This record gives sequence, C-alpha cells and structure tokens, in this order.
Amino acid sequence: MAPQNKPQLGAAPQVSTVSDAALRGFFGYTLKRTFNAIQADLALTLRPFELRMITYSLLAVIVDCPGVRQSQLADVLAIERPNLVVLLDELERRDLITRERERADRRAYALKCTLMGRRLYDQARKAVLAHEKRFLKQLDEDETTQIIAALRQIERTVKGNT
Amino acid sequence: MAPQNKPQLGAAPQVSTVSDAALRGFFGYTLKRTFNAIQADLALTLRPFELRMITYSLLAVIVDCPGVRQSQLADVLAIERPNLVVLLDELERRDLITRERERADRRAYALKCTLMGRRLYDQARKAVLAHEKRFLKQLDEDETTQIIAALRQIERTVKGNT
DNA sequence: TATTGTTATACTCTATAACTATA
DNA sequence: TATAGTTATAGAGTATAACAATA
Repeated sequence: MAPQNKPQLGAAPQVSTVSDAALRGFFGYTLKRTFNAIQADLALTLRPFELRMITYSLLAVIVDCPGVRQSQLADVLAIERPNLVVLLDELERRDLITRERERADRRAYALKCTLMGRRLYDQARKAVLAHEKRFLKQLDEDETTQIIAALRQIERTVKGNT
Repeated sequence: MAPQNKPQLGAAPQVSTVSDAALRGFFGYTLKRTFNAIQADLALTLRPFELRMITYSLLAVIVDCPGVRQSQLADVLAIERPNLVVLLDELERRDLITRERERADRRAYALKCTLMGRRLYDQARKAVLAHEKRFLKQLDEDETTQIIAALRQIERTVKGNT
C-alpha cells in the first residue's frame, strides 16, 4: 500500500517530485477519489431537475417498486431511516411521490410516484445514463459488469465482517 | 440502468418483493455503497490510533514525501486547501507532523513527520493492510490491480469532462 | 415487546469567498 | 498580479438516541 521511505543518508530532505505513490495501492482512498469525482459530476447532471444522487435513487426505487415502505427503501438504499424521512418530505412536498397509510399495517406508509414524479424521473434518467456513459464507454461491457459485481461483493464482505 | 416498470394491468400495485434492481446497473450508487461500507470499516480500524481515512492518508503522503507543501498535499489527496488546514493543525498539535517555513519561499510550509508520527503511521499501516486484505483477498491480484486502474481512469475522465 | 416512522442532534466531509503574507 | 496558507461559513452526508403510534 504505502511504500517504504527511501533512506535519507543525512541529506537535506528536499522534495523534488511529489507523487501519489503512497496512495496508489490504497483501495479505500482510490474509491473515495473516484466516488467524489462521479458524485460532483452527477450533481451537475441532476441540478436541472433539482435532484441529487440520493433523491434520484429514491425515485428510481419507488418507480420500480410502487408501494414500497420507508423501512424497505432505507434497506435497499443502505441509508438510515431517520435520514430518509426528510428526503421523502422534500419529494412529497414537490408532489413527486405520495405517502399512503397501509390498511393492513397502519404503522407503515406505501410510497408511490406521482405522474409528475415519474415524468421527472424519466427525464433525469436519460441525463444520468448519458453521464455514466461518458466515463464507462472507455471500458468494455464485460469489464463494467465485472467491476460492479466486484464492488457489490466487496460491500457484502465488509458488512459481513463488521 | 434503472429498468422500465412492468405494465400494471389495472391491478392494485401491491409490492410483493422489494428489490434493488432499479439501482443494480447504477454505477455511481454502487460506488457510493461500497465506499460507505469500506469507510465505516476503516474508521473502526483506525479508531485505536485516533486517525481517520483522511488523516491516515495525510501521514502516508508526508512520510513518503518529506518536505511536501500543503498545496501539493491538497493536490495529491484531491481535497481543498482550506479543508487541509484544520487537519494539519490537528496532526501538528498531536506532534505527529511539523510545519517548517521554507527558506526559498517563505509563503510555503515544508511538512515532515515526527518520529512519533512515523511510528504511529507504521502501526496504523499494518492495521489498514489487514483491513483491506479482508475484502480484497477474494479477488485475485490481477483483478484488484485492474479495478484500481479502472477507477483511477474513470476519475481522470470525469474530471476532464467537468 | 417489537416495529414503523419521526424528531432532534452531532459529527464528518466538501466547497466557496475573502483575507494575509509573501513572491 | 499571482500564489501559499488561512479564516469563516454553508451545505451535504451519515449516525445515534429517544419518542409516539401501532402491531
């Protein structure tokens, strides 16, 4: 990971070249840098729709699973339920989703997309697909699939360990 | 990315199975989940040393490039200079690093690790290597190298676009 | 008792503008 | 005029404890 220091031989430790060698094999930091770059670009991509990565993802799951509960949504998105509440408040206030009490279990809400929410999502989805294509087109399809599979496998392993 | 909805056929949209299908091809969110999992596990790993991912990474670069400037460090770590200042304040207060004015350019500081900082880093590094091995051992070495290369390439492409 | 959603809160990370001192 | 470091600040993201309503 971080390489060993070169011997100093009593010379003044002037730095000639500053390299990222110390971080090059550090998987966690590599992941962080890549994620931050993608996150920033995606934020620009979604700004016209007044969405962020997380709110776009919420819409995606609600569109795909109409009637989903908040606790299920939190599970699927791997976020804490308290943090979900304010996000859904925002989407509901904008009339992009609805919260309906479930009759069978009145503690829970069934989440659904409104027509407006669905339309916004469909448009945003096109922009997100274009955004991802910009940096994934340099990989062949197998490679992309393999990397996604590896990342998901790593997530499972880490969470299993902890 | 997010799959199309199944036709609804007028039936009540009761959700039987809630799946993450809508997010499975979403590279950005996959990256986010994996990063969050690793970040949380690394935080536990580094807690005994009172370090975090970012402060550990700072130490790694300073150990590898003694005399590095703050602006160079910010570049290598891909963080903003203002955010770096408080992090270095903390490491300096703990006597893990030193800031020395450069004689040639008195605006800049030359950053170096103290002996104590070096010792803490060496210990923390062992823990981080073990942490990364826990989830990377399931990949063969070529695969790990390839994924890291792909992630770095993606970061460059995204930043080039933006 | 346990679960669903909620409130409040705190901590970290990230980004920007504006300042100082040096160059 | 530009650069290195700094201050202040605001916005997101993340995590936990404790609560009311319901099961």
